Amino acid sequence: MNKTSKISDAEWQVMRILWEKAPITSSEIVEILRLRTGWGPTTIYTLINRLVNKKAITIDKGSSPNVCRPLLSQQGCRREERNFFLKKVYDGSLNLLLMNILEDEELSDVEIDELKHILDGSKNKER
Amino acid sequence: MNKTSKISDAEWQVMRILWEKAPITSSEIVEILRLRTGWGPTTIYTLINRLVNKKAITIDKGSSPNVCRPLLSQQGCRREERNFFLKKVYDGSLNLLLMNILEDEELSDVEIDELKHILDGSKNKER
DNA sequence: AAGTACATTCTACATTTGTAGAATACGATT
DNA sequence: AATCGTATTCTACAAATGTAGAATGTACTT
Repeated sequence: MNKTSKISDAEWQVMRILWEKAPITSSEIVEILRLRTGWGPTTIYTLINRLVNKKAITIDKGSSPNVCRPLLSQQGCRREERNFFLKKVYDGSLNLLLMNILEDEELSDVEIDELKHILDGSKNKER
Repeated sequence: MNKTSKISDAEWQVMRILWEKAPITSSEIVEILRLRTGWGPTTIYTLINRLVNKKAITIDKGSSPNVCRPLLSQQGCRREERNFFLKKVYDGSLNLLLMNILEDEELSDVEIDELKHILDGSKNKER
């Protein structure tokens, strides 16, 4: 019954900081997000708490500025979110997504080559 | 002040049908989604109405099974959603997204070549 | 005209989300 | 111990979302 409750958009902001800087104190998170988004401190504490409830992070209470760290991996959350998005918007078609990006964004040849290079890097990875 | 209100996940299901089959009657939408998702008819009508309020679709009242059609393009909505997702989850980095997909999914060489081919198709499109 | 079945709207309600004020707790300072 | 500023929790609240029952409208069939 592990109904992995979804991480909301605002909560993602918190997670991103956690993944980048954990272990990090709540107050530091508050400070970073305050600057980055303009949210009030309590707003940010609320988000932090909700993430604790969702079991996405833990807080070591004990030392005063509490220390937080993620319980869910960025990799995993990204994957989850990506698959959800891909299914919802592109019916799961990666090809379609890519075509669409190419149509909409003006990628330079250099950028396109970068992408191709990334693709090359992953051929024949398995036996 | 055009605060383009976001299309919710459930509403996307409706939009998808609209984009694929418009003009289409509400009852047909109801029927398709009822089968596809198991939602009750009123649930689906609610979604349809919310989309009308969001100015995402219109309904020609007049004929009894009303006829609906989208007001927003699939292309545009996809773009919006994609950019939002990309920013939120990948800090806007397409390269990172692609690398991540390759790490997580086991794409066959054929699939990878397809992607490369899509990329090739879009080089030198502009002068 | 009445009946019946389908179509549509209204109303409702629990959750989740964004947002934050009020209250309290903790630690350093007088 | 009293004080003050920082840290944290509690409480709150409106809007959005998922979900649908009740009520009403419409059109075809007796």
